[in-house]
Amino acid sequence: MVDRLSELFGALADPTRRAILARLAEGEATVNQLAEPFPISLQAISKHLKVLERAGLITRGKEAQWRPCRLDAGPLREVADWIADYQRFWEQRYDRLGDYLHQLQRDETKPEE
Amino acid sequence: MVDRLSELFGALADPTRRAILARLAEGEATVNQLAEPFPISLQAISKHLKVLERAGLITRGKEAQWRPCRLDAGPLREVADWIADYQRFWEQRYDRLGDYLHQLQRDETKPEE
DNA sequence: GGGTTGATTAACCGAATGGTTGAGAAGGGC
DNA sequence: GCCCTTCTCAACCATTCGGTTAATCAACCC
Repeated sequence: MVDRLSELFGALADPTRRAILARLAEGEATVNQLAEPFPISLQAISKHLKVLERAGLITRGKEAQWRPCRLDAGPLREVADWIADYQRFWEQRYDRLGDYLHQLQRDETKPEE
Repeated sequence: MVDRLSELFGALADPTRRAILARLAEGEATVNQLAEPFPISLQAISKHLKVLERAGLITRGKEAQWRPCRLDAGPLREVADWIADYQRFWEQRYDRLGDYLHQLQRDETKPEE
């Protein structure tokens, strides 16, 4: 996993990590809070967080013995940019792209896994 | 890699595979044509193609002894949908989303790795 | 049929992944 | 100081991944 985009796609290629991002979209959370919904060990979550951190998708603070995580969606823009190059291949008319995304935006769906 | 989205992200998490998609965005190609730019064996390319096919990102035909590959960007829409849920986190104003993507569209950049 | 070209399959290899358990660091609360 | 909580680090394990080489299949050409 040498390049930026591969690191990003790789970080997103795991349902647990995407679920963590979805949780963080609702606000900051500690490692224990993030781990709570999952049937795996805290240490495994810790590893997932390290992957997300390396990809720049989260940032971690330090508050007493807690390590609060925050979502950083910035890098997702790089992914969106890459995908945008292919939109004309799934949209019948190139200029319908805007409409499509405007509609998505109107739906105002909350991020979730 | 059990779920659809993980399969898609996983397929995209490799520079060789993304380069193959970029090449196919220019039109159909045989396995040998796809393999030509890369310093790796034909068999390795064959494996990458199988991954892309399982993810539904390419389809393969059969013409005499050639196995022409075609891009199928459809599944990328699922990825775009997932990402769209996070756009408000990197866009200052939610309703600027359309503008941003309209601009991308105006740039009309060709897909490339 | 025999040879060549295009592509896949199979077996193998080293490194990375996703998980585990166990130990330990760091920071309150008392 | 002592204990408890939170979290990370280290070692290990099984599986997957990305690559290799060798063998094989399938279709064409002569």
